[in-house]
Amino acid sequence: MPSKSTSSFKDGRISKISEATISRLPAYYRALTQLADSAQVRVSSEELAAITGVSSAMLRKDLSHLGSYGTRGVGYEVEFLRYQISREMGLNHDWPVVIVGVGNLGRALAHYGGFGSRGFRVVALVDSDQTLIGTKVKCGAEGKTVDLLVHALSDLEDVIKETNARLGVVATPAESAQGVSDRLVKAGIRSILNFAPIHLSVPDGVDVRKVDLASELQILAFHEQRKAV
Amino acid sequence: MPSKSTSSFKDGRISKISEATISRLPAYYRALTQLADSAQVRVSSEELAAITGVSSAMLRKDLSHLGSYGTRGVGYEVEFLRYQISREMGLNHDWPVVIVGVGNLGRALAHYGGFGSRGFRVVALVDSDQTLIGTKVKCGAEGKTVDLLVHALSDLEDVIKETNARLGVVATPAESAQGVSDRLVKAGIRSILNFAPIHLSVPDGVDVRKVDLASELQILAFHEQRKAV
DNA sequence: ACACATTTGTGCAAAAAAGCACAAATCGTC
DNA sequence: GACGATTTGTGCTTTTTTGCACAAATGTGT
Ligand SMILES: NC(=O)c1ccc[n+]([C@@H]2O[C@H](COP(=O)([O-])OP(=O)(O)OC[C@H]3O[C@@H](n4cnc5c(N)ncnc54)[C@H](O)[C@@H]3O)[C@@H](O)[C@H]2O)c1
Ligand SMILES: NC(=O)c1ccc[n+]([C@@H]2O[C@H](COP(=O)([O-])OP(=O)(O)OC[C@H]3O[C@@H](n4cnc5c(N)ncnc54)[C@H](O)[C@@H]3O)[C@@H](O)[C@H]2O)c1
Repeated sequence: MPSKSTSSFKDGRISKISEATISRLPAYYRALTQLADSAQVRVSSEELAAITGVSSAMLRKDLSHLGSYGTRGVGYEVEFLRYQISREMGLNHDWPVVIVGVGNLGRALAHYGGFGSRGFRVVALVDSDQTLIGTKVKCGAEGKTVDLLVHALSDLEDVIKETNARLGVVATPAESAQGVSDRLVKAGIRSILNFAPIHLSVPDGVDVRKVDLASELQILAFHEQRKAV
Repeated sequence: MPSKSTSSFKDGRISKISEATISRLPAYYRALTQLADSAQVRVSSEELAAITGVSSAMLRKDLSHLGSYGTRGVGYEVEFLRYQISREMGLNHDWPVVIVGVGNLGRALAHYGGFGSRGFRVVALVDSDQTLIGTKVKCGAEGKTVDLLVHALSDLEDVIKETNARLGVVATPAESAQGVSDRLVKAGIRSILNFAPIHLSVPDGVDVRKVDLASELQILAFHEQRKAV
């Protein structure tokens, strides 16, 4: 689990935005992007809530934590609100991402074109498999593909330094994940997205978010089983 | 968001297991499997909590909702507790899964070998792409691979009926996701894992869990930005 | 200028989740 | 069989999150 957003800062300030709110901001951002693409200028909390699947009251409270960006009796300016969220979340500049483990999943992530438009750029691929190292992998979807060289695990620290990667993705088997994580942290990475089905131990100040697909299916199975009764 | 586990049943019973607890059970289950593999017989709440990254108090409270399966002064029997969790979650029998959208992600999921050992079996692949329909895709990892035919989207309902699929995975582009979801529901699927970055509207009684990789990265970016200050 | 329809922002209440602390139960030892 | 060392299970407290309801602010029409 990532560190609380309410942790204190060096200067003593306390973030007022709750973790629950932060986890919903990306959905609002995406919905606003979609509305902007369809040239809609204004949106009400009711409409935006419906698109994102939350209650309008929760949406308004979430947004109120960023500031008072709406107009009573009118709603929110799509572009303006979108900009405010992107600024708050740090999406107005691209985050360089390093992917460790270029197997089924790592490759799918690399190929995926949706990251570029959401503030991320895959800048490096690393694997330990000799047959993969040195090969090129297409990154990004149609239009803006870039061929990236797969680097050796032993070059991890150098690659991170050279590319200035800030976010690390762990897509190795579970056995290797903790070791990879340790090296990412040592190399200065403080934000890790982990796909391996294992809990990563990291020092304070490092955030780990886990994506566990088997768990998600198991949770669904739990509910499904109950329905059958 | 999935339906509350505290929803009432037909017979009036109320599930006492909270959603937060349910979301952690898969991690406990996996850790116990790991311990069982290494032939460990007993485990304390402290140890199991450390492996899964939660507090021991929370672990004990979570487990207490399933029943009183530990022994004071001793701990928990690994195999016994593992069995109890698997039974509670419905993992003692395989759940048939249909994957709709056999692109980057759908294929990675199909290839993945870890599902079989966790109570799931991919029984059908569906796509709308004419060049994919009819081709075969290897499912599962070394040892137990099965070639699955990619079926046409128009056969979705038939395929679900024939394979008795209970869980549906949506791995299509966002534009198609709601339509696919509607058809899955109409075909009787009541548990959906959605990878498309969009909120799916489903009728009551249908659970959707969303895996949104871009959102996860954005949440990490939010925290990363704060650290930089 | 004023009444009226909207829609935001927020104080307060309720519910859910997490954390604390310790009594109760068990084991090994003397 | 009593005693001390453990470790579970749980009542209680605190924190977090969600939900409700409405005053405050804005635009519109007359
Ligand atoms: N593919 C899926 O659908 C899926 C689903 C759920 C979970 N996962 C998890 O995601 C992870 C990756 O899955 P996958 O299917 O891509 O596996 P994979 O076996 O296809 O790929 C793993 C890659 O990691 C590389 N690797 C191994 N050790 C390494 C190390 N120490 N450093 C760098 N690279 C290393 C391997 O060479 C391989 O290329 C696994 O932990 C898996 O459990 C995958
Ligand atoms: N690949 C990733 O790493 C990644 C990351 C984040 C999110 N996603 C999301 O996951 C989804 C799938 O991603 P992908 O990379 O596999 O995309 P993809 O384009 O590689 O694959 C999508 C597949 O869905 C099929 N499809 C399209 N419409 C369909 C329909 N109506 N019915 C059945 N099949 C249909 C296409 O033919 C294609 O094979 C997308 O929504 C994407 O945004 C993917």
